[in-house]
Amino acid sequence: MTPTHLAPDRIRKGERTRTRILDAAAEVLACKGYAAATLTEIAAVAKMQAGSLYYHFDSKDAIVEEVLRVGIDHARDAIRAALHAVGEDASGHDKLMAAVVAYVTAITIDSDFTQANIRCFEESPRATRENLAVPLREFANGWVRLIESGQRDGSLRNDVEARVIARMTIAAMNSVVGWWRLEGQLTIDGVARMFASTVVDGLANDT
Amino acid sequence: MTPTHLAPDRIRKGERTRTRILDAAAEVLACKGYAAATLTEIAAVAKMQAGSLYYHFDSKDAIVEEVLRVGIDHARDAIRAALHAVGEDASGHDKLMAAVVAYVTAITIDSDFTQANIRCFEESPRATRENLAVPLREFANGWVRLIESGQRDGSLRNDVEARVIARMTIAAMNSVVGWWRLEGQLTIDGVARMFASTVVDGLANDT
DNA sequence: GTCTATAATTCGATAGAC
DNA sequence: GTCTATCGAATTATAGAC
Repeated sequence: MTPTHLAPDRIRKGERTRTRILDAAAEVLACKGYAAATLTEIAAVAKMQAGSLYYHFDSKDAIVEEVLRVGIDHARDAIRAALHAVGEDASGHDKLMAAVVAYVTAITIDSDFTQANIRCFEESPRATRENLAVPLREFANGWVRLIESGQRDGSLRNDVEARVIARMTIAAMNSVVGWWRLEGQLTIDGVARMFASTVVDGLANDT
Repeated sequence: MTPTHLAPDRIRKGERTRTRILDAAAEVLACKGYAAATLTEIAAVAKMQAGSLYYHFDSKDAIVEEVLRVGIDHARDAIRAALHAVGEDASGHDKLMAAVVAYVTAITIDSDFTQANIRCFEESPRATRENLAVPLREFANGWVRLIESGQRDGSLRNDVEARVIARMTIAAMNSVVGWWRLEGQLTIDGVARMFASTVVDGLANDT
């Protein structure tokens, strides 16, 4: 349904406005949360009036859903790239390490989209959560498979359930956004490596 | 400022109603979040009309703040009791284990107050968060001290920052409420022990 | 495509009867 | 102490001019 009869720059103009709205929405959602993010403020950041948003989107929830969906996609892309870089033959241990560093880096340095997803998903309407259930489930399943592959090749212990470890690892990583700047004197790479090292190698002292 | 000139049963009546409102608010807040929790619904659960709430509280935020404060207190009490049970002379390793099991157990099977605190704190107004800053900071500091004591007595490794591990441990534990029922076939005690074992002993396979 | 103006709800909060 | 009734503010969404 691409309007090929229109001039190319006219197509780009419409797309650019749409992108500007999504960028603005991501920024406000990441900062204020779902309920406190008003269309008036989103429009202001996008340098528009609130009513104008409805030419590009059907509703507030349509905007929110697309922002969260992009956020999930960005995170998955970052992890995919890191796993590709570390190679297919790496151990599950090394793959998990690489994925943790990549994801923590992505959600702290990257766009507002991933942060909007982390902050707003639980608060968003039931319909929105249901529409995003598939990509979010695949995101979680990716971590489970990563841990299971390590359990199969013997680089990770197999007496704990991968599902449980995955859930808690995701929650711990997502929380980093909320405090790493406040704790002071912490680099994001340092936090990511400290975290990966603790989950993977544990907190106990072997000596 | 206790109204000692009133009959005892009259005092209890007022207190009971107040408690009923807080119980109702905790239930709705834990289930719906801050913004979606309306005074109409809280009042309905408490078997009242919305306007009647204002005889007992000054505002919605006053109700929310007290619910969250009670939630923090409940959690701290549960941890204190567990640490007392394990004894003053236990290693930092054993104390951390006991605290994790106690806290995860408390937030999953205890009252709605702790769950309301976990779910609504970030979403609540700035003034509410500031009013709760002290008890929440002490809650976090308790975990930091627990980990540091293990680092001092040699039962926990000391090449990672206790602040960082504490933050991530808290986030991971808080997340349990949101998924442990959905994952199926999991007992809360099993989750708590699996989690404590992973954080403390790590995911790596030593063999 | 964007604006202004406003309709339609919803919700927190208040007032006054009982 | 609780109820009913209602105010006032905020917000999503729509209508129509330009």
